[in-house]
Parts: sequence; C-alpha cells; structure tokens
Amino acid sequence: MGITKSEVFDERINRLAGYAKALAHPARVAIIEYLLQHRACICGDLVGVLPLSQSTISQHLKELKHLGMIQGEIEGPRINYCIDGTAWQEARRMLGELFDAYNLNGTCC
Amino acid sequence: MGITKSEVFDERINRLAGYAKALAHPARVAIIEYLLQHRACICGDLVGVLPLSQSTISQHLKELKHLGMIQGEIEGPRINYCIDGTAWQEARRMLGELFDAYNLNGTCC
DNA sequence: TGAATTCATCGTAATATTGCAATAAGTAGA
DNA sequence: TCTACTTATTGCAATATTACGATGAATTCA
Repeated sequence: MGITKSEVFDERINRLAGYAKALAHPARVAIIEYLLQHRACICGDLVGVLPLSQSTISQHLKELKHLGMIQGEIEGPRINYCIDGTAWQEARRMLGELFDAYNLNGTCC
Repeated sequence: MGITKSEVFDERINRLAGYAKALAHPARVAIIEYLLQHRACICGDLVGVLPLSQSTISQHLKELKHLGMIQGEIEGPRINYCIDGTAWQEARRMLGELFDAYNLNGTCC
C-alpha cells in the first residue's frame, strides 16, 4: 500500500506521531534549530546555510507548516517563518510524557 | 530522488532525526507505549492489540530495532522486545534539549 | 512600467514507506 | 520426528517522500 492507517489510531497518537514526523528528517531538524537560534528566518537565509536547493528547503518549510510546527508571516518581499508556540509546547508536553513514562516504570530488561 | 542527503548533516542531527523517525508513525508510537506499559512484549501480543497484520507489526518492530529504540531477546519460542534504555535516555536528552531551546530564547513572533 | 528579489509551485525522477498474504524459519513439546 | 506455535522474511502493490531544475507569483525599488 504505502498509506498509513491513521484512522485506526486515536487522535492523540496521530498527533504525537505528527510532531515526531516534523523532526524525522535532518533537514527539518536543522531548520528548526536555525529558527530557534534566530527566532525567525526566511527561506533565503536557509538556502545559504543548508546544502539543499531552494525548492527543497521550501518544501520542508511547507511540511513543517502543514504539521503545525511553524508559522509563516509575510513581511515585505520575504516571509518570516517562526516556531508555532502552541504546537511547540504541546509537542514538548506529549513527547515529554512519553519519555517520562519509561522512568516511572523503572528499568526494563 | 527520494533519498535523504544524510551525509550533509552532522552526526548529532542525523541521530536526533533518527530517534524522531522512530516515533513518526502511529503504529510505532502505539508499540512503544505498549512496551512502556508492559515492560516487555512479544509480537503476538501486539497482533491482538493493534489492528494491523502480523507481518506489518513485525516490520515496525524491525524498524524500531534498526533505529536503536528497542531490543529483542529470544525467550523460548517467542521474543521479548523491550525499550533500549541507553537509546531512550539519549533520545530523551536530545529531544529535551531541542525543546528547551525554545524557552531560553523567549517567545517568538 | 521594468528589473530584481524572494518564495512557492510544477514536473519529473528516484527511492522509501506502508501494508498484507504467503511462506519460511525457529523453538518447544508430544 | 511431527506438529503446533511464534516471529521473520519475501514478494508484491500502492502511496509517500526527497530532491532538483524550471517556472510562476508576489513584492519592492528604480
């Protein structure tokens, strides 16, 4: 098939997987870290930083936007992308809870 | 293409993306949560829990193993899969640092 | 208006992922 | 050994992802 059976999992799990997916590609991690360091960026900046083409970077930005992790604001001829605070906090909380669940149950194996 | 240019990103970023990838599919999140709750599991258990076929689940387990998140130990006719503590802690640390970087810089936009 | 700048989109190609049925491989017990 | 049980692998099909060049759309400035 090649199509994820999202409908058989509940909302929470799909959302968690979505946030993880946003960080599941090195280019997207690099983009997020750049955004964290600069508080904002434009696609053009990234073209100079990442060894990927402008269209590829634009595509990753689109994916991050689609997954809710970033926002884009038009500012003159360029676009100010930045982390979406709400999604960021939710992702942090959901992933944090998942990782913390390991400690609560003690070591395994 | 369809092939990620991992070689242009450093080790740390690729590792982080790898851990995120482990959680980037709802079925794998469900598997991990099941492991967290039961401390161990066998593929057969999951077949009764997840609405996916045995071969599909086995494949996700293989992927999780490949990404370092779980370990499998043969125990009689079955296999005891469990979270890999070392990888888990590293993933938690790396993702935690990433998420914390947002707060350190204050709100954005 | 025209040129330059910036980002998005389209088209294309190659590879990866997801899923399942069927089958294989391994172990345990009769 | 034979059977039952459990998990892995194979083969296949369909969709998703990644990447890039070329082109398009929008904005700014001369």
